[in-house]
Order: sequence, then C-alpha cells, then structure tokens
Amino acid sequence: MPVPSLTVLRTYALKANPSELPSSVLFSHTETSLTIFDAFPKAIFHFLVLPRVIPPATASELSSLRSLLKVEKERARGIVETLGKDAEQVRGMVEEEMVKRYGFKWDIWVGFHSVPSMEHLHLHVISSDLVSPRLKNKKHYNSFHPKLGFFLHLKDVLSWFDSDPSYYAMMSGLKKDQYEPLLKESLVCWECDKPFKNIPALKTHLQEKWDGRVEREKKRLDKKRTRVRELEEADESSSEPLNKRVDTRDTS
DNA sequence: GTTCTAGAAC
DNA sequence: GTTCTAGAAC
Repeated sequence: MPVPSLTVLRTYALKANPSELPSSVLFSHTETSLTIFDAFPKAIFHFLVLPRVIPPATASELSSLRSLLKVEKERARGIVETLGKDAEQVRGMVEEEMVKRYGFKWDIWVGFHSVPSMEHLHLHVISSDLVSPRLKNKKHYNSFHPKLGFFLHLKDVLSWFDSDPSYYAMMSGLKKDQYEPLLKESLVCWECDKPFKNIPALKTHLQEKWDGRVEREKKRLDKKRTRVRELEEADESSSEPLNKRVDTRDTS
C-alpha cells in the first residue's frame, strides 16, 4: 500500500463538494476541476489543477497522464483540453495577483511532470521565478526546467493529439526510462544556460535574477509615475482641454 | 511527495 | 572542519 500522502490528491478530486476543503488547500474550483495550493511550492506561485472524477471517467483512468492517454483518444483529448481551459483561468487569476502584489507579471508555466510522484492527474501552474525555500535539490529544479524535457508543457501534450498516430503512440507511453534520467542532468539556468556546481549556487543565481527583476520593475513604475505627474502639472498651467494634450497610456 | 542522515565532496 | 548530495524510510 502506498504512503497515504501520495494519494491525497485523489481524495480531493473525489469530493462531491470541493468547497468543503480547507481554504488553506483549495484555491478555486469549477464543474470539471479543482485547483489547490501546492503544499510545497517550488516558486512564488505554484498551483495544481486536478480533474474531478466525473463519469464516465474513473479515478483509475485519471490516476496519471499515462493512464489517461490509454483511454480512447478523443475522450482523453477532451479531458486534457477541459483541464487546460480551467488552468488558463487560473493563470489569469495568478497574473492578476502578480500585478496586485508586485506591480508586474512574469511567465507562468502550465504543464505535467512526465513521471509524477503523486497519484491523480495534476497540471502544474507555476511561476517562472523558481524562487522558493521548498526548492531544495536537483530533482526539484530539473523537474520544472522548461527546456529539459521532463516538464511537459500543456501545449505540447495537446499537440500530440494532432500528430501522426505513431508519434502519439510513442509519446503517450510516457516511459519512465526515457524521462527519469533527465532529473539527474547537470544544473543549468533555464534562462541564461549558465552552469552551476550545486543547488545552493543555482538558488543564489535565481534569487539574484529575481531581485534584479523586482528592482528594474520598481524603477520602471517610478519613471511612469513621474511622467504622468509631469503631464498633469503641464495641464494645470494650460488652457487647452485635457484630452487634446496628454496621452498617459502606458506603452511600456 | 518529504524527512533524515551517512558519507562524499570540498 | 563544513557543505552538500543522494538513498532509505515514511
């Protein structure tokens, strides 16, 4: 019998009424999915979107991407597409929160782990900073590296459905032997390809990049505020109608 | 998935 | 000596 914590997602997905879940767990839900806060977030924003178990789909079919891709192709496609649409809504909510909390947006990745550790299909929605005290080892990092191949972007998985049947057959196998070795690859910054000797060094790099981004965005916002204020002051000393002279739209 | 920790790496 | 990784246990 598996360790109970590895099947907890299934208990969530089977809930008839997801609202009963604690607010510390549940972020949002729809008719077809629920989105939870990842218990050990590997970035500033990290959520899991789970398909709810709705007949004719079974918990067993929804155990993983691998098991789902064994069911009749068009039914599997429908489930992945629906999950993806719900994830896009979550992306929108996360972007809104990014602007609220930080004043700017950054990339959000939406995808599956090719070899999941927990049972029940879950789509990761994770911000691209990868700044988190819970990101502790090479496996954590490489499992989200967007170009390494272990992390399967949703749009790539969706493209499999429209590819040659032989390619679909190959990809839907999701062979462990093909993906697990990727987790042991050497540490390279996903953004600038710089290599690192160990996790602490890479984490310092990611933190510095993030701090730099925050600093640049802060300066950008300050500049914009100054620009707007100067235009407003020019207005006060002019007799021309306001809408004839200033355009304060943010084109940055 | 995490925690714990032995021993490798520095 | 300390830091860091990786495998076992849960």
